[in-house]
Amino acid sequence: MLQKPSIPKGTRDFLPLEMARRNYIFRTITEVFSLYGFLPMETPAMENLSTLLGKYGEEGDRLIFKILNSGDFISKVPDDDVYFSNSNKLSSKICEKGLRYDLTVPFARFVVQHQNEITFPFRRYQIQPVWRADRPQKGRYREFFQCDVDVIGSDSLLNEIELARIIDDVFSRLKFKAAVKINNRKVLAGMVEVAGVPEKFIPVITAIDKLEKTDRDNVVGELLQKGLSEEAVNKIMSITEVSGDNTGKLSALRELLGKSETGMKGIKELGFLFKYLEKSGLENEFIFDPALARGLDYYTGTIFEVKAKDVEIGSICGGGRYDNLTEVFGLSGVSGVGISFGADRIYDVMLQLNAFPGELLTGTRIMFTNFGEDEASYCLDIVGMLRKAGISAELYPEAAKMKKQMTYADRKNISYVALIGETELKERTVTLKNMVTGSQQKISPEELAGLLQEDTFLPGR
RNA sequence: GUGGAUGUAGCUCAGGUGGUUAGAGCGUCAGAUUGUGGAUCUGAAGGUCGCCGGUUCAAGUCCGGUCUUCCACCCCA
Repeated sequence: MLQKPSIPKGTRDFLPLEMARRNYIFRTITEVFSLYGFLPMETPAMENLSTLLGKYGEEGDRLIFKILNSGDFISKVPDDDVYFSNSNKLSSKICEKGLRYDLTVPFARFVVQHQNEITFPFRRYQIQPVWRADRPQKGRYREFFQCDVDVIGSDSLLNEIELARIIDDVFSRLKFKAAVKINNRKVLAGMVEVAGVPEKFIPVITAIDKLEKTDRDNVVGELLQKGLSEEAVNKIMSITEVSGDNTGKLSALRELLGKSETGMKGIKELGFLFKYLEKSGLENEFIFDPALARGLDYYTGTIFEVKAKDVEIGSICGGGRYDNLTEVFGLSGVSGVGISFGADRIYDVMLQLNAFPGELLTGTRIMFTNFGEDEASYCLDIVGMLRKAGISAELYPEAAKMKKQMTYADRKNISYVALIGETELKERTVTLKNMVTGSQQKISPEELAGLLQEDTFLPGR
């Protein structure tokens, strides 16, 4: 016996019901994106490693799936022990491609490469899978879909407002509550500046980002351990712990960050953003959280993070502004903002909240039973007629027992079954059975299309 | 990448201290009902106990390794 087949860890197969639900999410998100004037685009699953490496921080580089060169790649490796004792050195010699880690960096590459073919400010959306060599956990996969929307080539904060509204629209349509946290990297930069440790930016923000998960003492401990003075730590903690409503927090920070030009700029930006958001009539919570940091290295301004209100699963959407991402690819002075919806986590949330509409999996509207060759050929004509009228119809492919055919229709959640046997064939009629009520009636084939179109009822499960 | 738990039929799980032929519920299939599904009854099929090795007269059970899934850290959608 062969070994049981399997798929790589952290990857998944999707059954028809799951696909129906996933497509519902993609459809909803796409509808909102196009409503805001964004256009679709795609990039390849694999990129050159030179495009990917060094953009996501040290940890990110480790999580990139590398693709082995084809052919006799080993003969090109110098016969030197350093290559065979160090995986990183070896992989640099035998891999030149990798699977994309997110959609933002490939997008930056795309913008630089096609700068003369696109119109700025460029608004695009991109829905594709990404891969991370992470250890799988709940809500954490090695292959998952991101739904990105970005505006590049404009530093107006109106773009941030548009993105915030997109977030609000998407979760309103998907019918569950989200909590959106907003901060600004400039506020964080100002924070380490007034604490006198501007060179410790990355270690400080990764530490305070954990405030939500662990208790305050751990974060303080981590900061001290990273070499900050007690005074600097106190300063940082006082900034992250300002309380009140959004405007209250902002005015408190105006005091605390007064000495930092960058910090004040961040506060000004946030002030503008919240002023507009408050009059936007949003349905979800938008909260200024000075402790929100986000790991990715390339953010420079506003940062967003969205969590589901009633499910523990990590962030379901995130993003921010990046000023220099295209620079490494040779195009400077172009600022962009974007957010990314995590379709797989949104799926998990909706499954837990039972937020999917019931009627998603209704493929076939009517199935014709098969009583034999003559009946089947008559059915096929009617099936063709219905399909022309836009009604999805199928004929059971074998003259199996009634029970078997009915069970099939029942399982597939088909609304109607047409029975055409010897008598119906002779009379040129069809016996139409409603699979929900169980009632049946005899009608002419010509009446069928009209009757099915009129009846909007769909069985739900 | 570090630490911990887990793995028995398609699914959910039983199987004290090793001892003949590994069980249940659900599901599947068949029949009761030769042109009628979702209810009920009857019956059947389905397992190299994750994989490899070791200890033992004897391993689902003990030991080691490996893989999977899950949890924590790290990081993140």
